[in-house]
Amino acid sequence: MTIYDELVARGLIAQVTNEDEIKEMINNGKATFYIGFDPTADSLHVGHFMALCLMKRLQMAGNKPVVLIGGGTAMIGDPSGRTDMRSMMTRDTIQHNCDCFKKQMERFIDFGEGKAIMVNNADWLLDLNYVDVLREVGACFSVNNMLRAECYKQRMEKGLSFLEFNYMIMQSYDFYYLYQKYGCNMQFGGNDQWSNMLGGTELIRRKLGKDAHAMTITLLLNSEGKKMGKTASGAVWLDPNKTAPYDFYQYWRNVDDADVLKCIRMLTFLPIEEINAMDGWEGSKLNEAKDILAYELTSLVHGKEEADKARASARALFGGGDDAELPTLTLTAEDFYMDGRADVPTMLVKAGFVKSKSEARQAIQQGGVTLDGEKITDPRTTFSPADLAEGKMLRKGKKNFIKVIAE
RNA sequence: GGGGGAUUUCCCGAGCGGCCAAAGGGGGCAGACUGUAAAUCUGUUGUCACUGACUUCGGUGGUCCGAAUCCACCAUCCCCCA
Repeated sequence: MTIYDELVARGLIAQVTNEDEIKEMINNGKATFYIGFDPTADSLHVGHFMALCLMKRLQMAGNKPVVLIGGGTAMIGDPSGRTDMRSMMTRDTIQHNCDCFKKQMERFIDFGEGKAIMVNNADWLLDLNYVDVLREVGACFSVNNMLRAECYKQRMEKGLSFLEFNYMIMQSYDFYYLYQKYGCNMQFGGNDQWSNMLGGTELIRRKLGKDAHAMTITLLLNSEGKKMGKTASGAVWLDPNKTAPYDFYQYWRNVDDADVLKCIRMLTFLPIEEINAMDGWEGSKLNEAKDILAYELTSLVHGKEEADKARASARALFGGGDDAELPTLTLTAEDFYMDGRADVPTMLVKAGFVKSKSEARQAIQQGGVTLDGEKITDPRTTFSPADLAEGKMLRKGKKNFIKVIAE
């Protein structure tokens, strides 16, 4: 199976400029392709993960990835898919984020000699001269066409600043620049980037009379049409300090039935045949697929060891075992402030399970809190250091566990 | 530059002087049912030393016994005209 066919089989490809030529290029390892990443946070998240996987797949097929960190474009802010303007970031923050990105990417992409390169568009964008740019590339863009682009349409209602309007031009310039400097002949990106990417191929055609290609990746949406990788408390990060491996594992372990196979197909490196075999799974059998998904992804992102730990913890907690590797909450002397005893709401707050003691009380009153399996019914229940010397398992709801131990 | 409108608790959105910690929906959390799923039903959703107290309705002052509600100024956003 060729790499292109595999991408299609996995449902990764959304739109392409010219299927036949792209197929020919990537199947034969002739593509030098770039994907841009906006350094808007100090860690990559699940949304970036697909792009990383795609790079890896293509790299394995002999193509050369160019990772473009949008240190320069981040100073403008992409209006695509946004209803309001991004807040502006300082140059220092952007630089810090770039550094963090690079560290995380090295895990997936081989940046060895001639294998892949990483560039930052701040290096060429920040020194551009306004009038020169207008004359050189501004002439190649039709405002009429730009306004018709989907990514601007929705912003036309609310208002679009001139600053953001220029994002497409900057991104197009990137492609133009990379084409000349590194022979980069293809761009990949999320499907929401389509119009920005076409801007680039168009610019290259007009300025150089050459063909460059663009291909977009299907956005990972759940069955309700929302972007995956988001939780109520924010994104699911790849940085273990921002999203613990166990939580990462749990995120995938808990996806909807309707989305499991799609996720396995798009995100894991399991052979297609193996995935197709899972297609008919239903009911509790499908539950096994979730375990596979969670394990595979955790192992890709955090390594096998962490994946094993996360899986073991999950199985112990939900399967009834007791040797789970739990996060621990250590109570210090000051937590035993009620005549030398500590109350449960304090523990719940310290564990991060609830935001306030009020919320903690409610959880207790509704019968959602247990300590070592015993239901706490009174919010005023307290424990002495001796009670907790050995450590007890505090649980809130079905899925929040922590081991509480007195110092 | 001129004219009009808006700003409410996580989000949307009611409220137009006391009965407002503020309707309704969404989301979140918990319980029941289950497969650590979905759907459904129930409860809950400002904070705290919680049968009570305290702090909220863009900001600052003011009127009033009493203000999310009235007045003044400021800020931000939107719309129309230029």
